Amino acid sequence: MKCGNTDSESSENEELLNNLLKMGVDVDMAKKRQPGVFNRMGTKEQDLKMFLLSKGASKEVIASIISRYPRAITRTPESLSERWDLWRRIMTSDLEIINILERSPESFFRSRNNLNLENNIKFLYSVGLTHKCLCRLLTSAPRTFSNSLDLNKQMIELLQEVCLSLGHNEPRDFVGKIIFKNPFILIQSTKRVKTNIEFLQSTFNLNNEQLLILLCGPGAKILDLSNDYVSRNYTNIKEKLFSLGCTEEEVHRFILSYPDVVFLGEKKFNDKIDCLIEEKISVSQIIENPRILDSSISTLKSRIKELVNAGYNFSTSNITLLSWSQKRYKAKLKKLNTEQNIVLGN
DNA sequence: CCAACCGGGGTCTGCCATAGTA
DNA sequence: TACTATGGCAGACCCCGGTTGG
Repeated sequence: MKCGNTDSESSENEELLNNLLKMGVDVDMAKKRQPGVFNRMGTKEQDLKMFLLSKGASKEVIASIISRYPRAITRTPESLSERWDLWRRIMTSDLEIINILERSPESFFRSRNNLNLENNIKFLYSVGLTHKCLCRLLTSAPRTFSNSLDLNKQMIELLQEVCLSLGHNEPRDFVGKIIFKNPFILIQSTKRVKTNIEFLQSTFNLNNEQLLILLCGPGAKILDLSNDYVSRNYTNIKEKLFSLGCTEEEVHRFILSYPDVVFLGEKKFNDKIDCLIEEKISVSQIIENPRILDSSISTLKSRIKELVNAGYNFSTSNITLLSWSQKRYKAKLKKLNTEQNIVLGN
């Protein structure tokens, strides 16, 4: 026991521990995460439990929430209720909110500043985002709403500046598009987003218009990646393709036609390429049909095997069916097998 | 009918560091 | 000075199908 604890303090703490254990909370985990909560007087675990039960959360979900974000039990019922109502301005049901809390308790409970939350909502509307977009933001990146208003402003301003500096004079449009494409952008640091934009700009020698299209289109998502990860993956892609005889220009064209490739970690990218090359698919076929890299390695492998069995020749036939949807692919495979049987006279 | 083109959907938390505060 | 509020970080794709053009 700590020095200086009075009897009432230690009994209070005892009561808290008992309450939490009764609720099924993983106390060890909780203590490890936020030890300070366990030294406090007047925690409100019962109120929190009643509150969440009234919103339709199960006991298990409540226990899991407290285990992962113990500070939740320091919030007052009034504050919780107010915060909930603000979230309900965006979401249409309590259940949707419960689902978010279950996924990410921290995003709801980390701040008790409801005025800031309200201001965030107003601000996001004021920059031209639609209700549907806010809904998407709260579902996908709930932390956005716990950011300080100032932090959100900084990111929006960055995006607006980028837009204007690229000669597009409708920043509302641009901001709406980029956030809709990438609802996670407001939970990234401006440093990260800025560095990634600069990376795209300097690496691919794009003109303003091309960069704008990339940023609010296929490239929007890669702004979230850590700067290190982007440059490591880019370097790896370049080196791997160089080793297979590609020119820098080809590599650039390839990445721009399929920016998602930057998501692939070094090993995964190399493994995918190797598994295609092993099957006598040429690099040029790969870079001309980048979407085949959408498929997982196991899908690629099983499809290649099935197609070879069906007499499919990759060096003379198209390879895009490697990334077709299951349904379309199966239909195609069935047809190929039937044709082969006819040829073989079966 | 067939495949190319293209966009969309899901998904992103849990931890650490630190300035601020009571 | 213990605790809180907040910022920032690492991490790491795959699949589906509507529309369009031949």
